[in-house]
Amino acid sequence: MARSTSIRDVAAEAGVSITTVSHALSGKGTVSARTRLRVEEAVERLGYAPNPIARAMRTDRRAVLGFVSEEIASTPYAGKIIVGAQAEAAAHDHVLMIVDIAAGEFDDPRIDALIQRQVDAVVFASASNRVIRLPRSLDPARTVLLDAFDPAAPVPSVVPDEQDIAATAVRALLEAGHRRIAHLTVEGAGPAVTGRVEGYERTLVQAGRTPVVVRAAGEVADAAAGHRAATELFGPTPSQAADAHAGERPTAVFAFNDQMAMGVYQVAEERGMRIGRDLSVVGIDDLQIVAAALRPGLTTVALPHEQMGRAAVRRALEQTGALTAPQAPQTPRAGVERLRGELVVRGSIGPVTVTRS
Amino acid sequence: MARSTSIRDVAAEAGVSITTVSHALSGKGTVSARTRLRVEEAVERLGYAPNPIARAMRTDRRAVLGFVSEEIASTPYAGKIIVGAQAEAAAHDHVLMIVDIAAGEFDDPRIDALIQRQVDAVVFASASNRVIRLPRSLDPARTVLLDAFDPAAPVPSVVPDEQDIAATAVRALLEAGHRRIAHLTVEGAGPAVTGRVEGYERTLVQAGRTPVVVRAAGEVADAAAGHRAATELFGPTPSQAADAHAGERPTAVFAFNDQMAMGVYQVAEERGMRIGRDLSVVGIDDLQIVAAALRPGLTTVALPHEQMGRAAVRRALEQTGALTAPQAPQTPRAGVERLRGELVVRGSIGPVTVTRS
DNA sequence: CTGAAAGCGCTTACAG
DNA sequence: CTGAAAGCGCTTACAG
Repeated sequence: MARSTSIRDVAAEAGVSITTVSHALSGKGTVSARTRLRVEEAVERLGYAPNPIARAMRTDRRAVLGFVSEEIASTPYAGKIIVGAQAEAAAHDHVLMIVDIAAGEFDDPRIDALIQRQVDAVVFASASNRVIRLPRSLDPARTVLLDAFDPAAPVPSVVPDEQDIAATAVRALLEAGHRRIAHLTVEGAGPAVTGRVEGYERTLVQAGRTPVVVRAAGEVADAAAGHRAATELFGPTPSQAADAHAGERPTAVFAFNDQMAMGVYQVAEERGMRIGRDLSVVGIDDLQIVAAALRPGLTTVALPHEQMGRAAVRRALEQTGALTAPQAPQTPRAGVERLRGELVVRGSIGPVTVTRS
Repeated sequence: MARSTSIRDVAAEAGVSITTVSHALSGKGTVSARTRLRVEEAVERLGYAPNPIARAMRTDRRAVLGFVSEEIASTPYAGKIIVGAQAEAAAHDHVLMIVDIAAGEFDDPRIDALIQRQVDAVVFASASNRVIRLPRSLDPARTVLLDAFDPAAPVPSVVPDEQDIAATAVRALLEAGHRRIAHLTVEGAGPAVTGRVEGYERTLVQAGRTPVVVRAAGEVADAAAGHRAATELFGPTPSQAADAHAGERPTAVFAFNDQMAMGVYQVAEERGMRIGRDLSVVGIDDLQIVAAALRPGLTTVALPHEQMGRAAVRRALEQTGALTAPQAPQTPRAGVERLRGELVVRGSIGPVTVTRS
């Protein structure tokens, strides 16, 4: 942070002009091997590093990406997304500038402040996969959406492949021998809820089974919602459910996410059903604090948060020209990139034990 | 992000020199009321905003603070800290530049990249309150530690007031009438573990009670640790504990954090103890995903994460001169600022029901 | 292969 | 009160 050496000092030290120093360092002009060596030695001796501000001033490139996150505080995965984004940016000599906005506050003036030539492009990260309208202040050609999609704007999106992720969860249950598999979710028509329901139904139908979807009232997919949905699924009272309907009730539950799965655990406990034995459960998210803490541990599909962060930054870098699009030259710049998840096996899926049907 | 209007355009529009525009806008020089008005009108018409890069170039101030976070991905509270830091920075027209480093990787080259005149000062946030050595690349006069303390460097620290926070938790139990209150924690000599034990012991002794501290093996304070500690506390087997020792066993438990409290819930369930009735529990953190999901909800002491973020940024701004220290002129610049927590009441504390002693 | 010069958009002595 | 000029540290045509 102290005033450091400038290109002028290096030039003097090496006995050349600043133009030559710049050429030698950037590799842009032509410089003789001898000269280049002397410049490099001078740089080394002086511990010189170019001033990014001055460079930005000249080139109009800041090597800074904006990262607008909605409700980062209440999003447990935000950390991983940021780590990924940040690592990918660093790999290309960029840094991230973060602005957190309240849910839905797309007109936050700080977004404008960010845009004000402070950043080369911005990644706009939604708190959960859903359809949004791009904030007015953001230029579609300089923005990528993360965990969000705007059908009305030509802007690239990076989202989880909800259908495939649901299919991965359901397959884990099918492969363990389960045939009666229910899906517990919430109300709402967002891509996450809808995509997972579709992935669940398709996979089950392909396996020749009948889907059973129970939606908890409300759109908040937390433990309480899981508790409500599971209570509805297993019928009015604990004892009745365990006895009368034992032969018909699902032997496995695919929960919308790990938090809802936690609610399923609670209902199971209330009714004396042992998870992994009397009832198998799979979630989505791999939310450590829940999935690893539950007893038995929750088998779940990890969402590719870190990769999502990386992918979004890569798209943003392509927009600024700092990174050229890979392989396919005609990759749709405004397309949707869907990322798959991975099954994390813990102890909540067991073989089918109650088989009376 | 498009090339916007410059001070030159404003000058032309207003019919004055760029010097006058600069003076009118910064309020530094003297400008007649009429001229100022014309400049302001021109600014308005053109939608002009000064280029921060050019300004930084001239003034050597970037209005950017670095935020180095350790393991932000695995720290559930990181989001709130960042929100606070970010909001405070924004209130003073600064933005945050975030770099996430792996646990203990203080020599990460990206820290240097950050320092390289990209930021005016940096907030270094540890993943948990502990004693560290300031990374070599950070200047103590331009750094503030968050959730960390370096006894060897003259650098300001912002940390939770562990003792007071523990006292708040214990008092909630005492006020509900509990007399036999155990503290469940882990091994380790960090400020969090030590401070909470001290706060617990002091408060209990003041109330004329005997402290009982159970330390789970290991230093990781998760649900499994809580399970181990609670198992140890309540004795070898479920039935024995419930029967034989009912009159001596603690009626309440103060857990090191919410995750350990979750382990206590699990043990209680295994032994048929109802939380809030047979056993009262209080945690620390107010980790939503756990505290609100548990049944009954966990009463806990919320750590002032957002305020910690704000306080740290305020100290950093004082270092850069962008903010002058409040009240006391001789506030120790390198002092430790301790922030208190707040009790969040849910349903895990009830009156004492078993009172045989 | 090398270097003098212009210029990015501001701020700040300094002169009028 | 107002403005011409220097300069922050680079990069990039352009000339030699």
